[in-house]
Order: sequence, then structure tokens, then C-alpha cells
Amino acid sequence: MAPDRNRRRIPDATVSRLPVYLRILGEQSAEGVESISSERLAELGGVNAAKVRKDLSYLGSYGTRGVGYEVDYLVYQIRRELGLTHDWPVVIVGAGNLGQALAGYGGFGERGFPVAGIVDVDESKVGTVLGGVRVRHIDELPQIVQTKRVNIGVVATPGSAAQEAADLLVKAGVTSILNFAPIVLSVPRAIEVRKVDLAVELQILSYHEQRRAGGSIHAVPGGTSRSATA
Amino acid sequence: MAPDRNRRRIPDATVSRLPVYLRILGEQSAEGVESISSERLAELGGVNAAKVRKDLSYLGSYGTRGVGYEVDYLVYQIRRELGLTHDWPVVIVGAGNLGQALAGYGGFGERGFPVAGIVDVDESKVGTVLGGVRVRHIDELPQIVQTKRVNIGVVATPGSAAQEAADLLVKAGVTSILNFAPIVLSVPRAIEVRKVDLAVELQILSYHEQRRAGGSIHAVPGGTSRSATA
DNA sequence: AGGCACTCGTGCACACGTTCACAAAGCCAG
DNA sequence: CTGGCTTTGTGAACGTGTGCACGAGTGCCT
Repeated sequence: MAPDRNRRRIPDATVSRLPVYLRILGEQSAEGVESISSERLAELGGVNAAKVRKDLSYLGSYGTRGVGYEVDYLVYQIRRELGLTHDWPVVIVGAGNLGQALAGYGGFGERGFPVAGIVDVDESKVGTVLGGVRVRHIDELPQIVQTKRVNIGVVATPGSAAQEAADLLVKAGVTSILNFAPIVLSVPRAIEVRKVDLAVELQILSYHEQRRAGGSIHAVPGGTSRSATA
Repeated sequence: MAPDRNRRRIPDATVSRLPVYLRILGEQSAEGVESISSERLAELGGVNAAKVRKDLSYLGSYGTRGVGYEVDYLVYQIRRELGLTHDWPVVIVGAGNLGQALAGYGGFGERGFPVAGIVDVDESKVGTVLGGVRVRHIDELPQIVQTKRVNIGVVATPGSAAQEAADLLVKAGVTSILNFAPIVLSVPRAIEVRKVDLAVELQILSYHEQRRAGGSIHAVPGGTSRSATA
């Protein structure tokens, strides 16, 4: 069954661009810009103007023909659609290198995703404070999730521990997972998972570099300093 | 006419999955598995078996009907296609929270992307050692790129400094950039850029959570223009 | 009031990606 | 050597995403 009757469905590709528009609109708003055209927004977002209009049209007809979009109103509508009208506390599993960086990165809380807790299996890490949050033992995960009403879990463990971490998150009641570990997590269908894998990104860049080299080992004579603004 | 006659072109979607297959195949090889079917590989990779076969078919016909794929041979072919037959040194710009985590994350070098250098504008950070690499001043960037033959740069600065960092990387001769800053970089067309944005990922999860809630939760004050962003 | 310049919203065609379904090809048993 | 079983490789159908082109509103100027 596929009862997508809930509401109008927004295409995945559009959903992934809305945060970009949102950030740009926020910056424009801070600079005092009150109205913006799809053309300008497209330029700032590095995309096609028609795509911007189509994307925004999924939210409803919030533009004014001949004028553009009212920045603040559009910010409000996008935030509403993305569910950013309230905070979404997150819990981080794994207080290693990455977990520490994530907890210390202030941008999390600023953008509506406060770190409700960070846990680790390693007793020696428990008690230390990262970014204002004390590391707790992983046994306390269910309690954190329940008391802080956490829906989103972040897996920042080594690959070998990631599946177990995900299992514990799911068992604790988390329904979305952001996975930094380089493995494919196996979770119930209802759980939404997104993966961020640095190695994959680098390997994709490697492919293009290799392709650029055209098979010969390398090329790229340094010195071609072309700086053009799109 | 075919614009890219260089070699058979591999679809982007396939390129982004090859690293996943590669990791799985490496693990299987380590476990002594000599042959694998598309079905099994699909299961481990969380994708469709037909997709696996089509993806691999872009590399050539390296499977044996009725049997499957020889793991080690496939590993070799994928590595070759991704340009992973030799190391790609990377340089990291920004020794803040994220830069430190990246430098400290050993997995970089292990996977063929040794950190050739890490630079920062902040004099107070210069000289400190992260993950075995000494932080150097950003003025030394061109020298690092040239002497170490670096093609890939990593932008790990705050958003406000990211464009400048990218400009410097391009000027130094880098041709691929992995961008962790939450802005859209403006670079010459020839430069390959990939973006990793944690906030975007979280906001996409937020969308699905909000959608899951069915909109029953929110009841935001219906003021005209409210909810300003910080 | 009327005309004009501007920009949104969207139908349509095309490109890209995914999945199915099946012939072709290899292996093995007897 | 033949027949049956397995699994690949790929043509074709389908679905999703992109970008053009243009009608439809809107506001400004005369």
C-alpha cells in the first residue's frame, strides 16, 4: 500500500534543495532584502531559475508575478514545510574524533538541532564534556531519547560498531538516523536513514581526477589561474 | 555527436555507488570470499540486484554467467576505474573543529587520501600537530600543493571564509574540492566540487519527521511575518 | 485608463535513472 | 554430450528530474 494521502508530496530532489534556499533567504533577510526573484535566488543557489520556481511552487503559490517572492514570508513557508518551526533535539552515539567535532560544532544548535546528549561505550570517555554536553554511557540512551523526546539519532562510531549503535537507537525509539559510519545500516523500513560518507565523496572526486588525467598518470600544469565568477 | 569521446562515460549515479561496492568487496575479500553474485552484493549494499549488474556492466563484462563475479578481480577493476591505483594526497584548509577531526580521522590515509597538509589563517593554530600533521599558515598553501602534487582540497572553514579558501585552493592549482562549509562555492567550471552539509542532511530528516507527524504537532502563531532566523 | 515591462507558475519535451524480464552463457551431473 | 540449473548482461518500459517556452498576473508609468 502507498497511502500518500497525507498531503501533497514534495519530490526528494526539491526537498534536498529547500534547505539551500532557506539559508540563502535567511542571509538576504539579514541584509535587509525584502523581495527576491527566482533568477536572483537561482544565481545565489547555483541552480536554474526555472527549477527554483518549480521547487517553490510545490509549497504553494507564494510569489507575486512581476515582483518576486517576499523573503521573510518564503522563509516562514519553507521552515514550516521542513518542520523547522520547532527544535529537533538529536542524540549522538560515539564520542570519538567525529562525535567530538559534531558536539563542538555550535552550528548544530543554532540551526534548530540541539544536542540532547552524546553517548559512548567507552567508560573512560564518560563524564568528559564536549561542547557543553557531558558524555554519558550508552546504557542511558533510552532514557535520553525518552526524556528529551529525541527523534533523530546520529551514528558517529567506527564502522564496526555502527550497526549495533543503530539497533540501539531504533530500540530507544528514534525514527531518523544520520549515519557517518562507512557501512550500510540495516534498519526497519519505517526508519529514515541518511548517510554521509567522506570516503565515498573523495573517491568520486578521485574518479573525476583520474578521468581528467585521461589515463596518463597525471597532468595539470600548475599556473592556469583562471578566476571567473559564474 | 558524443561530446565526451575520451572513454565510455559512467553515469553519475553509478559512480556514486562504486565506492560502496568497493568497500563491501574489500570486506568480502578479507573474509576469504572469492566469488560473489550480484544478488548477494545487492543485499549487502542495500540496493537492487539489477542495478548492481547494470552498474558493473559499465566497467565491462567482468562477471561469469552462472557463477558471479570474482571478488579480487572486481576490486581491481573498480579501483582502476575510480583512479584508486595510486594515492591522492589532500590538503585541508581550516584547522578548526572540523579540520581537526578530519586530520585526526585515520581513515583518510588508509583509504588512499593521505593528508598532505593542513593550513589555517589563525597564527595561534600554526605549529600545532593534528593527526601527525603540523598545521601550517595558509600562505604556504601553494607550496604544499605543488611540492606534494595535491589535486584535491578540502574546505573545512566557517562559511564566511569558505569562498576565499576555495579561491586560494584554485589559485594554488587544486582541481577538485570537497566543501564542508554551508555555502555554494563559486569556482571555474573546470573545478569539480562536492558538498557535504550536515545542516542540509538534518533538515531533510526533519522534513520526513514533520511529515510523519502528519502536521498534527505544529500550531505556529499565524502572525504575518514572524520567525526570524538568527 | 491603457499599455508596457516584469516575473511567476506550469505544460511539455527531453534526459537521466531504475526496475523488470528474458535470452545468452557458463557449470555440472549423469 | 545433453539437459537442467544458475547468474550475467541488456533491451525495453517506466518513473523521476530538468529546462525551455510561454501564458497569466501584477505593478508602474504615461
